[in-house]
Amino acid sequence: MTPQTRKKPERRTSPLSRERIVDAAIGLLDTAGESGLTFRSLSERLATGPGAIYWHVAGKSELLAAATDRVVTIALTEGTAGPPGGIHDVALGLFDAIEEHPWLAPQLTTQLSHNPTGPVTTRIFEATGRQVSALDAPASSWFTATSALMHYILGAAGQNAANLALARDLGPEADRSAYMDTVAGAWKQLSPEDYPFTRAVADQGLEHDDRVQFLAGIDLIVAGVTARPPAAQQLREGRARAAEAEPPASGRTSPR
Amino acid sequence: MTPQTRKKPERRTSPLSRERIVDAAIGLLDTAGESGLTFRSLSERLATGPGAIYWHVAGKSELLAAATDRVVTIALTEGTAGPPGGIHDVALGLFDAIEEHPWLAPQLTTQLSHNPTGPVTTRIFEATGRQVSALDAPASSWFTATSALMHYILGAAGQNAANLALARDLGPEADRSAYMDTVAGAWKQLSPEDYPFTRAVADQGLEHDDRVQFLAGIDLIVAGVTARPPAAQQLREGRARAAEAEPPASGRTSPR
DNA sequence: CCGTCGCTGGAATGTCGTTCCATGAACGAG
DNA sequence: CTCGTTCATGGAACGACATTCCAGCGACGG
Repeated sequence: MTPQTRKKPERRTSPLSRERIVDAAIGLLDTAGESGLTFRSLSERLATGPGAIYWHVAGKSELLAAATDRVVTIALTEGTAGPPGGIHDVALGLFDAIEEHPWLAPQLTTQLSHNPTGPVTTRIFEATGRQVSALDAPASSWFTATSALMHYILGAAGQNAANLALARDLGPEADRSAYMDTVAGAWKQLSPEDYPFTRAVADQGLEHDDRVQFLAGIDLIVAGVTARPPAAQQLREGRARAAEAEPPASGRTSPR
Repeated sequence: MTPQTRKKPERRTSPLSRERIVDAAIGLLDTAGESGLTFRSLSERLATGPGAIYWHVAGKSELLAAATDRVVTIALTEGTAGPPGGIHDVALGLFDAIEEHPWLAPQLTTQLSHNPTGPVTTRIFEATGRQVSALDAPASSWFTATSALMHYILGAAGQNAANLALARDLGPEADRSAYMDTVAGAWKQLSPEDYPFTRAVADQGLEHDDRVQFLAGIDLIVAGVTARPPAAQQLREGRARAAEAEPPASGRTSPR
């Protein structure tokens, strides 16, 4: 599968390399979107044929995985400078990476699902969890806290990137503020009977600064991690509630 | 586009209807996976040709949106029975729906991104937020809390569904417990220097009950929503921290 | 000087979403 | 009862895609 004899990388000067292919793929994804990455367009950009690419890359999914891995690794390693506010650094690093590469969010959820033990997933989990373990919280809550943070970061950052893309569609000079007002306006049109909450939120206005909004969510989860006294007890309560929430039907996987 | 004259639904007895098409699509997705839904396979199952389907449905994306909407609506309306533990009901309703329909998780993130004001997104936001507003928390934190919960629910439930699918690949009799042990085993193989946190989490063992694990995350976020005293102040701190976290480079969208 | 092997790129294959069109079934008008 | 119009059907055709195949290239070891 993989080219075995990569022993001396300087055998030639301008060959097609896996790195060059991944670079071109990232550029194509950034400029033309997810659907813009084609083996044809990639061939054209690299001035070669589709067949040549397959010598270095197994297929499209592996190419996407490699591109995702590259971008995530960069985003995670460059932001680890400042000593305080560790979680904010990791979160904003991913937030900015997803904003620059909107295709990243769907790709990351795909990686999470199809390959949970893969390098991308593990890297994000490790980077997030390391900041969690620096918090004042019992180790028994680490996994739960890291999961919550990771899913929020990925989901909210993806949402933000999507909002930006839609804001651009709204008009050339429209920024996120204008788009958020559009969303709030759409929410106010909803039926008061069926959507009281959404209308109430729209009435009080949506935060216009994306990073402030994003970090507010991070801080909210962090508050949940640190502020609660008995973490182990909480988990026991959760177990009891889960059992109680499933009274009669259907033998699922859980009722151990 | 849409068939206007749907006035009298009983004009004929066994016609191709949008409902029948969506039903068949859901069945196909459940049994054959995301890639199993094809207009050809759908035609075959409905004993017709591809062209006929396009009379009722605009295209594949609309078909997927309709299928997603159907499943989400059912999941959200049936679990709204019990009076207490409202968030758990909503969360478990979505959790179970995603577990039964593993294709739902990717579809939901797609809906969230491509159509944030669409019915699916709004429905989930409303259902989640209604339970948030019942909590003891200031209204200014509602949006943030609802976002955090929604992204966690979708992400964690999708992760769980993916784990189940991978556990089935592990062997016919393997359940989630066996798979979680496999993951923990893989994590223990990681480099102690690069992945100290992940190894530490693996050492203390992973919760085997999926619902308990899931609800622990819900409770953690809920604790963050309720337990912190000054929500408005927190947001102001977040704004200050955001400004401080971006000292030198690159004019982004936020630094207003 | 020649054969081999890593590597290339263009052609070919099969499947997909989508469009087109010839046909049929119901129904109101004459 | 008959005909034209409308709604609806389904099979065939089209273009784009990922992937595979294969005939060749160039450099290096013999």
